[in-house]
Amino acid sequence: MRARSGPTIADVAAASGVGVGTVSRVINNAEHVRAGTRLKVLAAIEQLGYRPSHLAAALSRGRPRTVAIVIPHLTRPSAVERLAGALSVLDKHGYDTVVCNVGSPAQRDHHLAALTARHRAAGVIIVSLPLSRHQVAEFRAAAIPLVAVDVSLPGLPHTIIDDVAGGELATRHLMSLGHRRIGFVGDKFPSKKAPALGFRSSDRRLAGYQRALTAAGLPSDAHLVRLGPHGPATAEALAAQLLGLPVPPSAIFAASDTQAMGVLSAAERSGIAIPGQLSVVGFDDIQAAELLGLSTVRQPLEDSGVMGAERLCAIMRGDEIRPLRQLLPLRIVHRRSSATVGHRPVTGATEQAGQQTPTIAELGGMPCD
Amino acid sequence: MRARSGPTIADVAAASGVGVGTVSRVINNAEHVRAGTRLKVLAAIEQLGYRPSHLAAALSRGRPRTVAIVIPHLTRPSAVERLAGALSVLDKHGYDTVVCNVGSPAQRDHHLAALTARHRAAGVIIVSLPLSRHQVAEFRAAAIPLVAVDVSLPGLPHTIIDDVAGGELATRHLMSLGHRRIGFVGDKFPSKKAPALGFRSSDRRLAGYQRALTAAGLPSDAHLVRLGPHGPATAEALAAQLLGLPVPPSAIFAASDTQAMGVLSAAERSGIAIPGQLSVVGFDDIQAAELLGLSTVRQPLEDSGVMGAERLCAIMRGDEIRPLRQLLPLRIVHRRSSATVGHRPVTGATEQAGQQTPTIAELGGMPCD
DNA sequence: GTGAAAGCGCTAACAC
DNA sequence: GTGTTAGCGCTTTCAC
Repeated sequence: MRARSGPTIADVAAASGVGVGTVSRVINNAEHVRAGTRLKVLAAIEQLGYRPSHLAAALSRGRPRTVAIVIPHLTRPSAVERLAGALSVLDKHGYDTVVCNVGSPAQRDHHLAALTARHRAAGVIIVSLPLSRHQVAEFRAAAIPLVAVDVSLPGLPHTIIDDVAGGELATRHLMSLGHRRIGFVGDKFPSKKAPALGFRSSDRRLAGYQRALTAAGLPSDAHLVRLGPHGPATAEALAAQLLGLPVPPSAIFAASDTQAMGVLSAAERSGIAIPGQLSVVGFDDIQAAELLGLSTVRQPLEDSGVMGAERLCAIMRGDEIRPLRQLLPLRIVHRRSSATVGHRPVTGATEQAGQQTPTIAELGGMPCD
Repeated sequence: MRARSGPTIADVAAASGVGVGTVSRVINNAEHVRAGTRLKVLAAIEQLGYRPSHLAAALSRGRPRTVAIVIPHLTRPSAVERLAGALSVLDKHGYDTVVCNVGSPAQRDHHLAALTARHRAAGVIIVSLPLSRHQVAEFRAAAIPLVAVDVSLPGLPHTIIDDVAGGELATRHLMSLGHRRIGFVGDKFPSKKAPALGFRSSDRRLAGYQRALTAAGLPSDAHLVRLGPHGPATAEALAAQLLGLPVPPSAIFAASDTQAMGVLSAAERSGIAIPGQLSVVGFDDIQAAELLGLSTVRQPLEDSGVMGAERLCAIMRGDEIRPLRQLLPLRIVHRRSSATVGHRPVTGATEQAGQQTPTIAELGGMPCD
């Protein structure tokens, strides 16, 4: 019917004088095969240059050795790190990983719908995206294991951090350095015109910021909170607003490192010294943070991918996941961008040394449910 | 035998009172189906909640609708941008994309070998990785379309840039600003202990740098060339060496933006003003470059992924690709990090305005073969 | 136009 | 232990 593209299991069977069943067993390292037989088969495989067909195996088995990872804004540093973490373990377990990058709700829904089709994926990792009850139900109906990373999915395994606590951590760090007037730069809930993917991290971090302020008896000045679409350019503009205030903040907490970079940039533009005149704290600890000497709340990005993937593998293996909620630890990494109010800069080797010993405050890490 | 997981084409056929062949035609939008019949079938599909099985279709067709992209160091900004570009077009064409991140030669060989197995991928995009003649032959033997991005693959379609010309571009830019003592920070050919993936970009950019220097009648001082393992930390150290020289360079060209960031960082540590005392030019124009005001040689990263993917799709569609070599354009983006020798800084709005009008020098863009 | 039937290459029962 | 066989769900001739 079609041109055959290579030797099949039948050819191997014929060549080695055994049945296809035996060849299959050898391929899959199943037991109940005599050593001699195995060798014969292996020789035939080698000689014929036989390569098993994933497709046929998967169809026959009823389930592909493929998992999908649905991840928004792939090019953001935090997303890639998560992806890389997941890929490394999926790889190790022999899964093919198809990556679905989503940049809009439409794209998200498209991918999600496609993934519940038959034989599409043996499991799915969903990153940062809140799913509707209906979407979750589709996966359940299709019996496709689903785990979430960086987003809470009730009833399903999810690996997350406590964003509120993170916001508190950052704010308390700043307050411990003597800052009393602390600005916040974060994401704004977008308009209907640009419907978003439902990220809540920034909001939660803001909540933590406010909580910490309140707990310390500090007023939370609405003027000090600036929100806008995610991205360094916006963050830069927002920070510029903050710095232009009659009484500007002495510190700014940005909801992400990317945004913190915008803040740094704004300060540089305005000739404001970091950390002399302004302390900045970010969130995530992406790779650029270290390079820029950015103080930040570190979350284990790569690990989140690793954990999510490992849990998915466990489920696909048939294991039960308990507890469903896995909380990853957060900690402050104190670098050059934050210092005590009115800090006088030190240059050269001294500062370098200082940077080598970041102050660290731990939090979380305890799984709970 | 196995628990059936949902309605099949046969169920749809039965429900709509037609044969499976007809259903198949409907699913694939094939012709020769009466409109009425089509509607009936569509109704049955809807009613049964039928989802076609990719696996079965692929097996039957002899070729999956899956392509693989093999890409080293996924977490590097340049790699992600390429990946994102490729994903967007593959997605649009309805392909699943499995991503193979490679961090070592062993991993590379592992993935490459796996991909030549039967029914594994309908096509492969290989990014930045030089392939051995043998590896290429394997793909050819397996009749798996292969295209390269950011690496030249003789006899196969490849989308690349002219790294030598890029190196020249950067160097000439610096020279045009009056710089005569220009340092270079790039990748060193790693030792056997840490066998690398064979990237040659840094070397070629260095060659361009030397060529430009020579063409301008400037001596190329070996002390001004510093090489080390890729990464900002190393670059920072190398730049520090350069800055510590008895007669330090007035400008540094880094083989990548990531390394340029290390250079910037080193300058900041040493209290050296950018661009007052030191001009810096990078390569790639990753997203962070704009934010940092880093002058750089821009290469179309995302586009390279787009182009590679489009060419792969074309081949899978049966088209011929001519010419094989596709050269993407390069251009200098002049930002704050480079200026004339002895430049006096301007602050505030003035500088902001200046940054809005980067000088641009074009090069390449013409396909050739 | 449409139906029937033969694969695609493999896994998994089941018999021996 | 090993061979045989019946699917897995679809595409694609080939008759009608």
